[in-house]
Amino acid sequence: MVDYSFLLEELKRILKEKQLKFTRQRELVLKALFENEGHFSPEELHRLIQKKNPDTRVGIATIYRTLTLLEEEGLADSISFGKEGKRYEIGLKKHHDHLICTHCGKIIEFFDETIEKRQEEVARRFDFQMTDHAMKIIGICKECREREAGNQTNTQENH
Amino acid sequence: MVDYSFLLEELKRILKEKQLKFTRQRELVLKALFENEGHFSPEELHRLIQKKNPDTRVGIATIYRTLTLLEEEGLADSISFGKEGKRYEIGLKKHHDHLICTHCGKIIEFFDETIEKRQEEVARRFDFQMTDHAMKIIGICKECREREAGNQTNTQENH
DNA sequence: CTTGATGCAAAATATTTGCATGCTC
DNA sequence: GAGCATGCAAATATTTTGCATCAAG
Repeated sequence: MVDYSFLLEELKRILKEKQLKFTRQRELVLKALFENEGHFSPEELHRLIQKKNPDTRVGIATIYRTLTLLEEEGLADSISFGKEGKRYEIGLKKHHDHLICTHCGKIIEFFDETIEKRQEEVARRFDFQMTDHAMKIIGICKECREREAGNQTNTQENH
Repeated sequence: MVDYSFLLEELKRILKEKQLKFTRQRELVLKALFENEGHFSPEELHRLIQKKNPDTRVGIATIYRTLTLLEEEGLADSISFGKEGKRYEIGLKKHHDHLICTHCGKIIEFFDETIEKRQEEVARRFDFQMTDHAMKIIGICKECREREAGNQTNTQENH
């Protein structure tokens, strides 16, 4: 796992390179993504940051602007699923894909070498210059299946 | 490729099963998805349908409601990418994944047996009951790279 | 006829933008 | 000090909902 000081230096380097400014707000967004395990909506991140830093004013617009910036620079990644809008996580983690449970919303991360290799091959097959890729497996996690088997009533849904 | 009459029968069967009604609007949305190759936003589908059927009034709300229904029943699939919201295509096609060009927005479909197999394995590994899965390869297509190599000026973007 | 479906407009959300002011550099 | 970044509020964009009315079964 990448450590925070490295991420922070990366951010500073990128900002300098693009002649942008290093601000407390940009740092706070990066830190929030780093410190909180999970995948957050802009709203949720906003709340997290406000709660942890009642001293600093941070507008929701800045959250959006910063997340866009971080994603462009690879310091944040986003996924979206179903009704949910985009959710962000810290970038520069080892690449991985996601299992998403439709019952409890849990997101599990995984990595599979074979899939990675085949993706590169597919891109080559279409003469496509791959810059990124993402895979989602949608379904029902172990815990939800067990819980729902417990409740005799058939709460199974079909989507 | 599945033919339209089959899809229509499927829709009727599903509606009957759920005691819902077969309406002209629902048929029009299914037909629009079937007849138009591509991946459309609700707005775009609305426009397509209105243009082709000036006689029938179709509200945007019905488009949303119908797309949600069709997706739940597997008669439509959706993908989303970047700023774009959800885009829909007809369902019940042979399963496939997508290559998405960030320069021209083109979406290429592909299928890779090895990837499919590995996905099942990953789900098994996590004791996860997979109901669906999706893969996106993001990048720059051949045509865009060629076109942009032609324009001497470096129009390459980095996101 | 009964009940679900629709269009419309209003409401709820989500996201972006303009602008005066504040902070980095 | 110059210029980008920010907060705020207004503007957009997107999606959902309430309700009177319509139409399928």
